[in-house]
Amino acid sequence: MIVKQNLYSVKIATYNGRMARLSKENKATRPAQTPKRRVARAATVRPAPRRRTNDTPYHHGDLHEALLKAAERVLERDGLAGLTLRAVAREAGVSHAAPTHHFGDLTGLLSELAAIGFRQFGQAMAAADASAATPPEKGVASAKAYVAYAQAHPGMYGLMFRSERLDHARPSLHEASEASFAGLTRGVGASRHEEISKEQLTLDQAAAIASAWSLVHGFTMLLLDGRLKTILDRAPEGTSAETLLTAMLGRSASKQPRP
Amino acid sequence: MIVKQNLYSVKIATYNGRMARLSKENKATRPAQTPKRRVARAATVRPAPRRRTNDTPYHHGDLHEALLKAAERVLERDGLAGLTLRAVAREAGVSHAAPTHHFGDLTGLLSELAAIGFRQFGQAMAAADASAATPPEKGVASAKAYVAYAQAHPGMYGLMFRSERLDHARPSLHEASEASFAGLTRGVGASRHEEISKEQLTLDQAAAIASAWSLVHGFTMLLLDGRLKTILDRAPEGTSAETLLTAMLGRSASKQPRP
DNA sequence: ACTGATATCTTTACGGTGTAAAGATCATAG
DNA sequence: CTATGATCTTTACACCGTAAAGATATCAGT
Repeated sequence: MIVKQNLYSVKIATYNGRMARLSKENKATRPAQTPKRRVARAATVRPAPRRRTNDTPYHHGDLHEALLKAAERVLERDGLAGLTLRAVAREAGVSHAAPTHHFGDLTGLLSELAAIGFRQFGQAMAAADASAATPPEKGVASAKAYVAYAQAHPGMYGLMFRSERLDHARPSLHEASEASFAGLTRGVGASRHEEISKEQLTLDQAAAIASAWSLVHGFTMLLLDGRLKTILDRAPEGTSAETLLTAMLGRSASKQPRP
Repeated sequence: MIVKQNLYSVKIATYNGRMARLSKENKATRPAQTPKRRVARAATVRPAPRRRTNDTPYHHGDLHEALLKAAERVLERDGLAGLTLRAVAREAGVSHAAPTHHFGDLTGLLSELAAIGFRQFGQAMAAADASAATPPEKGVASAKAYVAYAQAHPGMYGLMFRSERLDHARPSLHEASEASFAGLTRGVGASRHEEISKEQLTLDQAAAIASAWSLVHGFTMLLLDGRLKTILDRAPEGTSAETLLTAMLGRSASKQPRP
């Protein structure tokens, strides 16, 4: 932390003109420029301002995408608490206000990043579903993939389900989140050996879906928060989170639809 | 928000000396004083500095407790995002650095407040448990009390289970949290018609406890985040969160211990 | 009863954050 | 070749947590 602050101080100290960033990456894409402003078109070097002619619009070349990638790196490196607008801008090598023009505010950036997470998340669960043969196996595999994704990407999972600064009304986030939810619904329907309508649910179907989601989501949250240690410590020797989850799923599996 | 900023500006503007706070409460406990510093023991008014002789120590009279009460008000009024050290200090009518001497830092204050929440939470569940007759009814009542507490105190529940700035190693928080967990364990044991040891759990017992906790915790989180609306909207007409929860509990209830 | 020590609270200061507003730069349309 | 608008930077402000120093009140020891 102190190192970080010192680094930042150095950056500030050497940041008199412009283009004196510290980020080792993302610098080759923009040429160095003289600090002087109003020399107009004099004989300054001006090294070929990257004419791309196509699909990479203006100054930076898709800063929108670069910011999202930077945000993902920051999230994995520094966690949810370190995921700030200014940190992302630093990581991308632009001024701290640049993200504003692409995402509006912090909520915008976080929501777009969470949408990416939901897409990854949905794909992981779909892959697990496809890799299993029978419906009950598919359900167990999907549930394990759910927890595995959260364990592999705790920062992203926290952003998706813990952050209070998401705007679920944003189309991209809403769509991605609904898609992963639809996968869950489909899995529950398959394990019940019935088709589940998109518009109407019976109470028992709704309860089955909500139970599956609540169980796996609650388990994941408690696990990531370290709150299951109390249980794991008292379980038989060598009980891991996965064996516990397997036992839990065994208890609640093979629920048939009720009349 | 603008109103709040204006209020704060006004406070700063009129805050030349001291004791010119805006908080309408918590002022009568401390007498007004002249801004002058070094007049020593002159003939200033000095209105009876509240000699209590007992159990209310120094200047303020248990500022520790007053800060916790202020924090609870702020949390209920402004939510988790508004629960800052400085906001709590303002609410209590003291300088922004005063809480430091009682709680160390923000984590300390939040952890102590969360401990209070866990005690309330545990009491609510214990009361529900006591109000029901048979073991399965006790389990359902406890689960409903769990969700009801979270709905009645969403800010506190978020602090307890969502905040990343809690120190669960703090004795008061650890103890309160463990106590509410013990209540859960006891309820699960009762509904299984067996005694659950404090030190050792079978895998099936661990799975039963983890399932119950995960189910109700996941349901609560999804409900508070508004994510269950997708399900409730497609459920039969008039399905509320409580009816959905009841249906869920009916599906997973009456689990007997397995060999 | 005085005086020093100590706990309590306030002031001041600093670096961090999000965000608004204005200035500078650049690609493109006309 | 200029005007326009998009993109990015600079500057500014309010707020945050926290550290450090100053002021004040209580208490202990003589």
